[in-house]
Formats: sequence, C-alpha cells, structure tokens
Amino acid sequence: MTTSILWFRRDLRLADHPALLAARDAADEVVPVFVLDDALRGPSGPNRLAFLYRNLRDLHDRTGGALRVVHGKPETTIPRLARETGAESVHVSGDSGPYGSARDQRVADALEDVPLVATGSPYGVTPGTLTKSDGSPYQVFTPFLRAWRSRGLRSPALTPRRLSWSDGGLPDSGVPRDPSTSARLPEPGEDAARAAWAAFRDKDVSDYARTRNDPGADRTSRLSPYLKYGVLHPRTLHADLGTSEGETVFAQELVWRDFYADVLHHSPASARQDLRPLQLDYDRPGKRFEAWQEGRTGYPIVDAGMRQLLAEGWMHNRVRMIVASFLTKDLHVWWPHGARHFMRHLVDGDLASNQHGWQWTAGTGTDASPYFRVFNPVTQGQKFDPDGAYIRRWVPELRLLSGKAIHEPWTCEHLPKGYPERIVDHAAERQEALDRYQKAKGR
DNA sequence: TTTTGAGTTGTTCGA
DNA sequence: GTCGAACAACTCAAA
Repeated sequence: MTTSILWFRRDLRLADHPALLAARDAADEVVPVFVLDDALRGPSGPNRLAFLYRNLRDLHDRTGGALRVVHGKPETTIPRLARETGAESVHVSGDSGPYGSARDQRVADALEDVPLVATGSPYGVTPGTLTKSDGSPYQVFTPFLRAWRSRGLRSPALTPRRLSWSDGGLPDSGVPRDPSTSARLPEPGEDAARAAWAAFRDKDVSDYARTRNDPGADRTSRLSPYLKYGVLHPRTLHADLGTSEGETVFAQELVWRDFYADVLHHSPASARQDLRPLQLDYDRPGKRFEAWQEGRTGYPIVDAGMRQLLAEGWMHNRVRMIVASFLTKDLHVWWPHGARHFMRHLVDGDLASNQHGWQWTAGTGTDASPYFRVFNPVTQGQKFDPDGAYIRRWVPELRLLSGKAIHEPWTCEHLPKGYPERIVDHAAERQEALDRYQKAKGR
C-alpha cells in the first residue's frame, strides 16, 4: 500500500483540483492535511479565520473524516507527517505569493527525499507564466488580458469518482473553535459555493455589465471569499461562462485577480511598499483615520461602506474604491494603513488583489489611476447609489432623509441625530492632494 | 527603428 | 443641463 499526502492551502475543494488528481495517481491512498500556520493566522483576522475553519469542517466531512488539521510551522509539520504516514510524495497547488513561495522552498528542502509536487495554482493562469514578447512581465492590464485570452482556456480537472482517503493513522484533533466575530459571513463549503455560482450565473450575470456598479442593488457575484480559499477555482467559472456582454465583463473581472497575482509574484515587496514610489507627504493615521475605520466621516457613502465592511467582512467593489480614495486623497494617509484595515476585516482578503487595488487608487501601483483622479464622495454617491438605498441600509441615522439630501446631509437645516459632522471638507482636501502631488513631482 | 494611439473604474471648469 | 478639454506620465503593441 502506497501513500501520498495532499496538503491543502488555498484549494479547499474536491472538484476541479489537479493536485488532488496528481496525489491520487501517485499512490494507493491519499492523506489530506491542512497546516494552521501562525504566520498566516496572525494577519487573517477573525472573519477570514472563521470562514476558513468552517470550510475546513466541510472538507473534513467530504474526505470522510480523513482530513487532519495540524498546528505548527509547515517546514517541520509536513516532514513529520510524511514520516508518520510513510508518504512517498506530498502534493500541493502551487503558491507564488511572497510568503508562500519561500515557505514551499523551505518545506521542499526539509522533506529531503520526499518530493513536494506542485500542480496548478489558485489562478486561471499561474502567476509568472504570461510575459511580453521580450520575456518581461506585464505592467498594464489590457495587454495582459489580451495575452490571457490568446492563451486559451484550460478545461476543468475531472472530479475523481472514487478516491481512497486515509487518515494515515494520525490522531484527529479537529478544527479549532471559530474565533469570535459578529460579522455575517457567507455560507461555507463547496456546495454553498457552487450554489452561489449557479444562482449568479442563472440570474445576475446577464445584467452584470450594468448592475455591478450599483451597491444598492447588491448584484455582484459575492464569490470572492470562495475564490480566496479555492472553494471554487476560477477555471471552473470560466468554463461555465458564455460570450454575452455580462459574462464577458465578469470573466474580465476574474482576470484582474490573475493580473494582480502576477504583479505581486514579480514584485513581492509591493505587498508592503509602493510599487512605484511617489515620495508624497503623508499624514500619520490619527483620529480621522479612526473615524474612517468606524464609518463616522460624515460622508454618507464612505460611512456606509466602512460599516458594511465591519458588519459583513465584505464591501461592494465600487465602494471600496470610494473609501480608498477618501483615505488616501482626502485624509492623505498612506495606502498600507487602509489596506491593513481591509485585510483585518475582509473575508475575501486576497493579498495581491487588496494591496494592488489600493495602490491603483493611491496612484502608486501598476496601471495606476492618474493623481488627479480624486473621487468625489458626493457625486459618486449620486451617480452609483442615486436613490440612496445602499446608504439607508448601512447608515440608519440617515434613513429618513430625502433622495437628494441623503448624499449631503449637511445641507439639511439640522444634521440628523447621531450622524457626525464632516471630518474634512472634500473640495479643500482634493486641492491639498493635488498640491502635495505637485510638490512630490519636483523631487 | 520610430511613431502613434489607446489605456477599468474621475472631476472640474467654462463654453 | 450638456459637452469637450484639461488635468501627466508611461506602457505596450500595432503600424
């Protein structure tokens, strides 16, 4: 009897899983394991951790109770598990992130004679594989998208009909208790993920090109938490998509994930620093930063978004841009402060998408918005939440305001009870942001 | 080799 | 109200 280990990381599913097939083909029985790595648990925050644990319980059930969840450093636990189970190979989905790639190298070294076999990745195209004709990485999305499309779609991996899971004789200490969180998190598990995808595909994707920017309608796919942990693979989604306008736009949104993962793969330091330093003068995060975190800025669309983040561990993408612009351009705070707050709370917090989404807004990233593109929180609200449905949902103090006043409550004779004054004047701070940029340009 | 045009997500101002 | 211009600098691919 031969044994292989399937080490799950960001691929918590059994369907469309190439590394799972590789593990099965390599041995008679497969021992599924997951390592709770403190280096990753620390920055995850309770929302993402709770969602992770719930998905691990689903995976435990799906593997007939064979999944073993172990604590410790991967470079010590994986070799130990390989010894204890007598595994002849360890299989993973590749990880090209700054932490993951270094970790996998350490594990491969520590495993010595037992090969660590990487098959596939959490992305439609493995980061690092699409390059320009001169071999250098793409800096701009649209050429990346063209290259992505011309490469062609890969077919989903078959789901094995029979698979001999084994616990390898290892003790089952179970999945830890969920950390305490009051956020309403999405339903965990592969069935829930596939149901969410089917519902979106059958209904909302047809009108996605139009409705995706309407936070009140709330008709985006909400699949990001499943994609983050690989409960769904983007390849599965691409394979199901047709060529209508909505489907094309949605597919393109999925490619953004691949693009940003590719950028981070080539510039790992950009997770913590400016990809393209601007040398701007920034303000230290203080009281205003706290007001932003808590949704008390006095700008309704900003406060609605920040409160949704705390309540759901998720924020509509249009609003993510608005609140990011507010922090970086109106409060002049360096983007990593905002990105860290997002990563603490987001249930979908993907390092590449989050850090580079922030850098796009801040103007320090690849394909960055020009410095003069400063979002106006009032006009953004009027344009994308015209009847104020989104604001009313998240800022109850403003529920009774008329459609027009809800984006500018300070124009009312009395500010509604409990709602704060504006912490800054947008017009003045916009000018301040432009002035600071002009100053930095001379450096 | 050089040139040219287009490039996720915006705002303001003045005609 | 509507519309075009201006607001940089750089990447990339096609001509």
